[in-house]
Amino acid sequence: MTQKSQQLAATAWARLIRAQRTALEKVEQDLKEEDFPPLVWYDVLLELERAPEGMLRHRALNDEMLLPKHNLTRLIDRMEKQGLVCRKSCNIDKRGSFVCILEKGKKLRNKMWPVYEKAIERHFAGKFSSNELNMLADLLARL
Amino acid sequence: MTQKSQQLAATAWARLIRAQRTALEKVEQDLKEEDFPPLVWYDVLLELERAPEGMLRHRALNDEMLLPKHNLTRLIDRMEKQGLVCRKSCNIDKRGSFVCILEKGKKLRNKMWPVYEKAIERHFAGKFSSNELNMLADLLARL
DNA sequence: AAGTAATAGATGTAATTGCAACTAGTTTTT
DNA sequence: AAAAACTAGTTGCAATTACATCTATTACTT
Repeated sequence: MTQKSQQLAATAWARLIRAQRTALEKVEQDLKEEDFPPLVWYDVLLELERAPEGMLRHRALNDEMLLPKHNLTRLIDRMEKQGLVCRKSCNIDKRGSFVCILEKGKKLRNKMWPVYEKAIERHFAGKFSSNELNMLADLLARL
Repeated sequence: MTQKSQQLAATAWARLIRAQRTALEKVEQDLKEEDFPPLVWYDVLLELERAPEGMLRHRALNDEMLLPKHNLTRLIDRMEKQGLVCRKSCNIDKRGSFVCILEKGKKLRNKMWPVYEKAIERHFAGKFSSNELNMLADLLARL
């Protein structure tokens, strides 16, 4: 590890942290301005919608989202309270439970998407050529 | 905006969010395992140490760190309580205040750095060639 | 110079997150 | 088959963060 490569590593690292934080903040801001809930909510809804029958084990959802489990419990609590998702008990494993997306949840996700998409374009993708986006995606995939 | 480029944008975006979150979490974990405070503390200390005379206006520090201001107030409260930094009133602008790094703060930063450096290498930089790191840094600089 | 607007930073309070412990159920070991 | 170890998900409580508001001071306007 030379002095120089060490320097390079630190710079790239700082950029990564900073770039993501900045872009994410702006995107979240755009969503908030339209009175939409935060991005994690969108992520949950998306994962559920993609899953067969619109439902996933709490655990499986947890693995997709990068959240500590207790944290997800409460996120689902809130979303359930809003009527976006619901829990179903699991017959196979009585400890566990499923989380299912409801109509209202699907509708919300659909309304959020165009805003989200535009925000991604504006604050992130728009700043790169498609070549660069590909490169970036490939590089980041290693982490 | 074609369907395909839209898809690409979404993928790259997801990777950015995910990659940063994953890597950051691991690095924070490494620090925590050595009983060090979270990364923001390090950042504050570093900014202060770099600043002339080891002090910065609250505002200036705030601009460097990407934090809401009320949030920084409390972060400094905590760090002050640990004797790492202190506040000094500002003569030029009596509303404002300076934040200064103390000996203990410098020492802490010095002890943290090797651990932090190793963690960056392990969870981030080590996964790329130096060419790639350069590319990544350049690309991310646009955000 | 008086009045209004803007800025620096702090504070009260609510929402969210993190951590440890807990309950209930399942799997493994002996 | 009983005991021990493990897993799924929840809950209590403390720490942190967000949001709105407040105070003191400075800058702008007329």
